[in-house]
Amino acid sequence: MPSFQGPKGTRDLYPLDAAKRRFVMEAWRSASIRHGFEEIDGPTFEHLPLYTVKSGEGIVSELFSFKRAGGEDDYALRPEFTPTLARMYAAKAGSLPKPTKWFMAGPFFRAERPQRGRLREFLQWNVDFLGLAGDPKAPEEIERAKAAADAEVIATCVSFLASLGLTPRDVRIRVNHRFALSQWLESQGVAAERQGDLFKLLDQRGKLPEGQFAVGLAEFGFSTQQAEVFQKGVVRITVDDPQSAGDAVLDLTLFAHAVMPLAQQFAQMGIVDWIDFDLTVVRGLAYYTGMVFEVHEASGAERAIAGGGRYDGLVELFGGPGTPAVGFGMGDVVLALVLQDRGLMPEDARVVELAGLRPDVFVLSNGSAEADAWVRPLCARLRAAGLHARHSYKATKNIGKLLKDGADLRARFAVIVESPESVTVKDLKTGSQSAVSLEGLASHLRGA
RNA sequence: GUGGCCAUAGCUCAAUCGGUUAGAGCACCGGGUUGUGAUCCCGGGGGUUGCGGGUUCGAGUCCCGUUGGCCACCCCA
Repeated sequence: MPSFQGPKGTRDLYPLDAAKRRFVMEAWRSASIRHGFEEIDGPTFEHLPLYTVKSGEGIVSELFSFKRAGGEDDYALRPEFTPTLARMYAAKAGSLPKPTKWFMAGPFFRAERPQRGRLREFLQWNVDFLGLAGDPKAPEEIERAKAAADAEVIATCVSFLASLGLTPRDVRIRVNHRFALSQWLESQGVAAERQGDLFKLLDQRGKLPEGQFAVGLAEFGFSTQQAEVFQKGVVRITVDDPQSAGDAVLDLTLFAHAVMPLAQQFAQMGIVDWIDFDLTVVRGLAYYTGMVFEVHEASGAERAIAGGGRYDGLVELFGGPGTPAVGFGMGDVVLALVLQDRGLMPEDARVVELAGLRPDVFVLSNGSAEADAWVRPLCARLRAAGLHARHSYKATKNIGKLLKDGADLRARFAVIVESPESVTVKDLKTGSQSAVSLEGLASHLRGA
């Protein structure tokens, strides 16, 4: 046992782990890029006040914060990206296009007690859509543009999930709308100042003991039957017929009308199969101003895979111009649990391939002294020609063992050196082999 | 921050009621069967039983602390 253990809640990534991380990062990147988002990044630590501005002093206990030895300034490792994003956007807002579509993926740090699906250092993918297309003025146009941006962001998320082989049967996008919910609650007699407490209650659904949820709702004037509708959560909204939304005991028509632009956008993007409208998704953050959503494993077994929503006031909070914005973050920890559970995390051999780690050629000697001396120079030549060439570091002259080494590395070809003039190329997939001249070796390996 | 369970080789595990030198498989390294990919045979390196204290003639085993892991609560940006 080593004398040192890694810090709590961190992970050591050995080659296959690193390959898997790369696989996830690449899937995040390519989904973002094909949806037209541009990659950015910021510092992994910021001035501490950047985080307390948005979340209050209470956040500090959840952060890794520090002062430089002898220094005065407080810093904190980034626990999320949104403040950095808002800061970066605010700094150049005047020269940025409308809309600005940015994404990033990188490490984040939170000083929380680790548990299932949560570590102290993790990767997070952030996708944000700032500003609106077409500089709309009329309220209906603004709403439509917001709904379009909301749907575009969610569609990017769906596109990623699908690219890994997940389906609407595996994961659900639970969508709600803070503003529409507020309006509707008001119509049900829940005054605005009481809604914060109700949101908290809705958020706790599922964690509360049997019956407690209904008891809590009763305090807001909802009947037992109505509580059952909340318990189920999901609201069906048919695009052509808003009146269809709701239930005999809970008239959600007003809510459905408010959410209709979103539902239409989801239909246009072809992602309705993934979406559930869910009254109980409120998200803890006070700064969400419109659509909010979470991605969950379909049975609800794990904590949220991703979460986000619209935060139209945030850029302004960080000193920029008032800018409508919508975005989400997705961590790698819960995602990995879900992928593993569904058998969708690539096998070791496959991840080596997906991460682009397969050697083109594995060079070995037939055992003669002359051939032994040529293995390394030949590798050097092949590498100079741009090929991924490897050789064994073992002392054995057993060709069978050496070939197994090459096969274990998933090399495409083995080259058996007989002499400086003569080599045999073996295709490790088909098993066929042939003599190839030294001059043509590199192009043979590249082309074949 | 609170609580429960756990910690033996790189991995999976074993070691009677507290009793002698802590074992096995796999993996890794080497040798052989004298040139072809999950063969077979032989050999090897690896451990202060997470760490620190205590009880005892004697501790992997019991007690306390500590670090880390898992799980739940709090929180979840």
